[in-house]
Amino acid sequence: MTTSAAAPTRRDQILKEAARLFAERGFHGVGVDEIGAAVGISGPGLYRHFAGKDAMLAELLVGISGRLYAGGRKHVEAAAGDPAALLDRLIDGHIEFALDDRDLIILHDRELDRLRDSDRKLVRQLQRQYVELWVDAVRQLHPQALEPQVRTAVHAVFGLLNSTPHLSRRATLPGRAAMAALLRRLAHGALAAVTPY
Amino acid sequence: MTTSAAAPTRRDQILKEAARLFAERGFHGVGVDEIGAAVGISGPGLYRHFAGKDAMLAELLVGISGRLYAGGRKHVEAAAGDPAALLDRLIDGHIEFALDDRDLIILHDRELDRLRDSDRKLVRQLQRQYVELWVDAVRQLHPQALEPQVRTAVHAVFGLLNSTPHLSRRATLPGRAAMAALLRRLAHGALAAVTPY
DNA sequence: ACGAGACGTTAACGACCACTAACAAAGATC
DNA sequence: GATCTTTGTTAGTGGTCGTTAACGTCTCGT
Repeated sequence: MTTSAAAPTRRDQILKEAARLFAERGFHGVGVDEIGAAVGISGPGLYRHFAGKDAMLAELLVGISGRLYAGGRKHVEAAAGDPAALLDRLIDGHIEFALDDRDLIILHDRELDRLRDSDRKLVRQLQRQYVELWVDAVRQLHPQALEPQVRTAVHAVFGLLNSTPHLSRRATLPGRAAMAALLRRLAHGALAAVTPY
Repeated sequence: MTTSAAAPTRRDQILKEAARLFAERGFHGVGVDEIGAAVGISGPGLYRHFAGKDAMLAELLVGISGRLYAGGRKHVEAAAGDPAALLDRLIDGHIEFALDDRDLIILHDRELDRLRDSDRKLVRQLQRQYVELWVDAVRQLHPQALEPQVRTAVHAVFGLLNSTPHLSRRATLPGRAAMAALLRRLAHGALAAVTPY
């Protein structure tokens, strides 16, 4: 056994399966009995671990938003004022998330409105702060670009990087390394075009 | 029974409002009573115009997929063998769809799995054919690029162009013309980077 | 040993919801 | 002017689903 994350606790199992099912069939399209069956217990047994179905979704979305933002802040520190290096790191970090946590990437922008007001506000705030990290980095590299355009471009690049879940599983896809390299090139190519020339 | 074209018929009203509501709160998150109320009639009154809730979603998704593919084919003819011109047209056409039919763009990749098998197969086929138009165009411009990479890149550009629905409505956004111009630049920038150099 | 708490189970309740039944009014058709 | 079609209404039905209640069992700490 290596570092952290000893045995996956039952809570973690539930969260993982819930994420998969929510991403597959939508929050309203999945019943608690299904989630329970996916971890080998029966529907109401879930309530020993979560206050309700909403609580599972909330924990998933707050979790992914928080980790994304935390990762972004780490990159800001590590890049230490070099905007080009910072952008490289942000892109690579986001690609890692997109390739590793496909289910959460889907839920992240699809089921946000199913949250209680307070949770939704928190997730939105984390998202906004994460976007702000990107916008600042891009604006340093493109000082003459207008702020609304930069913001739009950043959202567009998120759409680009988050596109991997939409790929059909049957098709022959590039391997993980090739996929990461391709997405990196595409993202850089797109962002290089925020300013007309 | 023929095609209806002139004045917005009640069917069209229903489809438009259903699209808006489905995009806002998800297929399972909207009740038939809500859809009815949005067009001024009450829930069960909808069944004079559609066989059921599923039928509305099916018609929306088949419709958008068909129009996208038909538009793509039109561009192939109009470009007449010039791959650069073809790609320009495909990008511009897709941007028009993304800006005009935000709701349908959302539904298009979000609620596909709620369809009956036969409808889902049809939509998937139309989507696949549309993608193929793009892949062919890009491969002509980048003959040395591997096919899986091109396919992935095309999907990624779709994600980029379809990102406009995710923009918060409160923020100051570029106007429609500026938005279209920006998306066009970003898409071209990304696709120019499918080949390493 | 022996409670105590953690972790499950099945049964039932209450709300919601897509859909159907039965009925009514306005216009077109003959 | 009688009737059929179109388009709507309200009331009800069957099923699904999230959640709670009541009840077992297994594992420990003391």
